Amino acid sequence: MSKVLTSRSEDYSQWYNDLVIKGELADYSAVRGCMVIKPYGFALWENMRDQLDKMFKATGHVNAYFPLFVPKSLFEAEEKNAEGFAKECAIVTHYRLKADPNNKGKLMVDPEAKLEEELVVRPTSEAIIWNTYKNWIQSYRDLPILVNQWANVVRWEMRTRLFLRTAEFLWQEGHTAHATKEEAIEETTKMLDVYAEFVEHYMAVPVVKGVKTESERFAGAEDTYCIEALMQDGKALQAGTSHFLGQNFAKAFEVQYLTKENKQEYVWATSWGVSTRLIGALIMAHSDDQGLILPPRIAPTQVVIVPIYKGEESKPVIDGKVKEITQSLSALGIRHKYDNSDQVRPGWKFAEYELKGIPVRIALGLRDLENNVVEIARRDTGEKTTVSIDNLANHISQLLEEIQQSIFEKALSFRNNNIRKVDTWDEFVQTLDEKAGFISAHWDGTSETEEKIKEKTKATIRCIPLNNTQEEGKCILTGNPSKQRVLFARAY
RNA sequence: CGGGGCGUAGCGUAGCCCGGUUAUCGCGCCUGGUUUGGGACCAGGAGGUCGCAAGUUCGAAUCUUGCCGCCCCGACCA
Repeated sequence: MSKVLTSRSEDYSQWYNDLVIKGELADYSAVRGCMVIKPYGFALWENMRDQLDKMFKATGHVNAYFPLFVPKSLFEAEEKNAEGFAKECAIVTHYRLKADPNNKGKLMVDPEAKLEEELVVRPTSEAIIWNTYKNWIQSYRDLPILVNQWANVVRWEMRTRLFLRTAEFLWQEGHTAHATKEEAIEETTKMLDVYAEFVEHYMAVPVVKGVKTESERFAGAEDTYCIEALMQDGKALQAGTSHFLGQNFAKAFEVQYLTKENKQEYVWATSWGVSTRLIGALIMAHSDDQGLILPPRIAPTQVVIVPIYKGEESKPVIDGKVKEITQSLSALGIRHKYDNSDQVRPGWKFAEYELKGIPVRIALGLRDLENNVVEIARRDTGEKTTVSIDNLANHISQLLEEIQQSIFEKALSFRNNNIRKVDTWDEFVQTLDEKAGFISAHWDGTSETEEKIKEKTKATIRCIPLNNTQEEGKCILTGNPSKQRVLFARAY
């Protein structure tokens, strides 16, 4: 069988879909906008999830789980949050089906089973969680609360794309409660740093840390911090957000605590999340026309071994040698797979594992064994080398590190080469159309201007980078004075 | 919701304009054999509500009407 991928230059969107489907990460499902995450895709998510979970725990957080359903009255308590999500909510109105008298063998919603109060399927959990925190918090001694949950959420998006925007998606959402504003802000930026560290160090995707403008802010937040990544087609992707929620939810849900001085104060809040969308970022940041390229630190399989048999009698010889190799790989904790399936030939396996993005392939036949060597192929560069079997595991271990670095460096230089400083409107429009990427430009700071730029060019302000250089300039659209450049891009 | 495209075997498709025996081809699948250093070959075989419904007709994958679903582009969004 040949699995031909659409090339990036031919049709970028189709290339992306082909990678997801033919790389067996996910499938379309019978439910509009919802996907099936297949075992290979889920193994990738598990590696990402497990690493993030470790990092959350290392920063003092614990996991909990809250209900999928949010009573409408709770959902609407924080007005801005409710308003922001209202347009994309799935709502449960009934709790029973019955046989349809007019349509044999079919079921209908039982009109007598209408719920007293509708339940919103969570698009995010602030409401149900803050309603709960109300019961957990009385005193400053109860603070901080540092809770994370791994969950699914539903947002009824008009247009969906595999991993990037599905109606149901998996994510984690951290929800913390603090005694002071300073502590909450510190938490917000700390978790942003955790995200940036994870995405860069493990996913090998460089990010820009920044703050969202008012119009791009999370509904109900005082400030939204974000990490923004650049995809190979020059479009930006929001890879994670961390929100400083101020006292908005505490006030909406009447969550107060007693200070040491016996005074009632509202609690300060944060929330932060990353989702399965990260998998989309990973795919679009690194992969090529041959398939996925996965960074070793999160690849489900880091090394695949393909035997080249020559006649029946070669099988036990090669299998025996491979057993030694796999033992030495296991000893170093390297995730590996030996594919000695007789169903397909080596060439087929080579192509298949390239499509799957396995970082390193080892091939060996009798010819190699005579010389005590194997052939090693790197997925990221396609480079093949012949190396000695002695000390192979150590060599592989180093190679995996090198690949991890190399993938990151490549993405980093692509990203850096695609941040362009622009000072005039004409140049801005031209750059967007010809080169895409991030554009660093002056903006007068108003939502009106931001909106006009979006209308005219489809470019949005991705973020105001943290620790941004302050410099005098003129807004590219209005010419009004500006104190700093912000990052624009067309985005997913 | 607007614009475009598509729905025929597990997947990809021909046939449709111009209605006519048994619906085309490739991949995959099953059986047997030969193979294995970049997506093997030979022989035999199985597999179909032609998206759904109604209509026109002696006869519908093909014509008409309605409906449903999916993908892409846009508005919306992590």
